Amino acid sequence: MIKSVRGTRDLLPPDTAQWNFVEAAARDVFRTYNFQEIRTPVLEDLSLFQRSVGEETDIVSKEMFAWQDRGRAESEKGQWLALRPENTAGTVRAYIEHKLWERPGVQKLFYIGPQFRRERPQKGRYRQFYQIGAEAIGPPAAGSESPARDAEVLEMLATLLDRLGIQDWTLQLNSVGCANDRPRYHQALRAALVPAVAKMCDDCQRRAVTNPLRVFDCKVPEDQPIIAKLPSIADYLDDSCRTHFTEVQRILTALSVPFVLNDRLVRGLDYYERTAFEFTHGSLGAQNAILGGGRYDGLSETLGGPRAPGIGFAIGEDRLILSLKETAEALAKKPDAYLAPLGPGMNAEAAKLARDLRHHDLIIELGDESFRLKKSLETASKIGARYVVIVGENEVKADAFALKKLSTGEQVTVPRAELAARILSA
RNA sequence: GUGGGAGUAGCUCAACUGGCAGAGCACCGGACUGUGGCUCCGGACGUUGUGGGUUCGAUUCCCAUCUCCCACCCCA
Repeated sequence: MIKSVRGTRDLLPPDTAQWNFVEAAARDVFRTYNFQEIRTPVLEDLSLFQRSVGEETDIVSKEMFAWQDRGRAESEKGQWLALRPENTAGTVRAYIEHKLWERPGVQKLFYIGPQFRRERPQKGRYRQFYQIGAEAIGPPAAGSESPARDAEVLEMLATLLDRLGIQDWTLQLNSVGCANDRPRYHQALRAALVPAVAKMCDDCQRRAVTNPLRVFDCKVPEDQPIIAKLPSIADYLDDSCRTHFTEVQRILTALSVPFVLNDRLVRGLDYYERTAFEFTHGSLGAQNAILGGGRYDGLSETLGGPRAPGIGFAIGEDRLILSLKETAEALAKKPDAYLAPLGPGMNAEAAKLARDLRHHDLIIELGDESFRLKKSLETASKIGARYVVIVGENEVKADAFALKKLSTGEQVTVPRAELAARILSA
C-alpha cells in the first residue's frame, strides 16, 4: 500500500471542519484590520531562503527540501529550488518583484498555506505543516516602522485567539535589538559565559560555543541560577530600539492586551530585529508555541529591495487546532434533510425536489428508489440528518410530502411549496 | 540528525514460557415489502507495518527497514 510520506498527513472530514472554522475566523478578523490575501508559490529559488532566513539557521542548513532542477537541455543543470519553509521571505520577494512600495500606505498582507521543513515528526510538528500569517510592510514614510504597527498586529492576534475561544494563551514579548545592538550584546554574553560554562550542562557547553543565545532555552534546573545572571538584551538596546519597544508596550497596555516581558526570548530566523514575540499555550507539550513573529526592518534590503521595514507573524495552524475547544464533530455540517425516494421512477422526483431545496441553501442528501424505507430512515439518522422527506407515489400525486423530524419522530404532510420554509424554520 | 517507546480488523484493544489470530464498537444484511434509534439473528472483515532469519511451527524470539508517539535539537 502506498502511504502518505513521512511527516505529511491527510486531513479528513469531519476534521476539515475545524480547519475551515479557523481559517474563516482568521480571514474575518484580518479583514477588519484591512489585511488582504497574498498567495505566493510553494516553490521558490533556494537562494531566497539562504539570504533571508539565514544560511546558518537550522531551517536552512538542515531542514530544507531543496534540489537542483533540470536545465533546458538534457545535460544542462538548472536552478536550485526549494519548498518554502516559511512564507515571509516569499511575501517580501513578491513585495519587491511587483514594486508594491508604489502602492499607497503600508502593505498589509496575509497568507494561509502549507510550509515544508524536513524535521523529525512529532506531535504538533510535521514536514508539511500549515501557517496562517500576515505581514505589514512598506516604506518608512508610510509609517511601517511605527510601534503602532507592532501593537496593531499583536492586538489583532489576541482578538483572533479570543474569537476562536482559545484561552490561557500567553504573549511573550521581547526586543532583540537591531544591527547596532546585537554584536555588543553577543560579545557581552560570550564574555559572561566564559567563567560559568564549565559548571553547566553538556548542551549548554555546546551552545555557548555555537549559539550563545540558545543557552536561554536550557531547562536544566541546576543551570537556571547561572542563566538568570547572564546579561539581558534590554541593557544593550540603543535609544531608538528602547523607545520603540517602550511605545509598543504602552499601546498594548492601553489596549488591555496582556503580555509578559521575556528577555530570554530569541527567535531562530536571522531577519528578526527589535520586536520579537510568541504566543504560547500550555496544552501542547514541548511544542508550546502556537505562533511567533517579529519585526524585520532590514529584510527587504537584504533581498535587494528598497528600505521596507515590516512586522509579521506566523500561526502554526496544526498547533492552533490542537488547542481548539470545539470538536470537529460539533463543527461539521450535517444534512438538513435526507430525501427518501420510494419505488420505481421516484429518483427523478427526488432529484427535482432536492434541487429546489438546495436552492434554498439547505443541505440535502439523496437516497435511492431501490432502498427500502427502513434503510433510508436508518441511513438518515446515522448521517445525522435532521429531517427525512419521503418521496413516494402518493406524495407526488398529492404534491405534498411526508416530512419526518428524526429527533422526535413527529411526521407531517407538507405541500411542496412550503417544504423548504418548514425545514428552515426548525 | 540523536535517545527511548509502540505498530494485530475501519476504531479501541486482547492472544500465558513459541502451538488453529479474538472481543467490543463501527460496517453490511435479515427478523420488519411505506417508518429510524431499542432488541434479536446472521454476514463480511487481517499479507499481525514491511522484508529477511531461527524453528516442525513465529503476533510472540533475532536482524534490518518503514511509520507514528515521547524527549532532545530547533521551530509554527
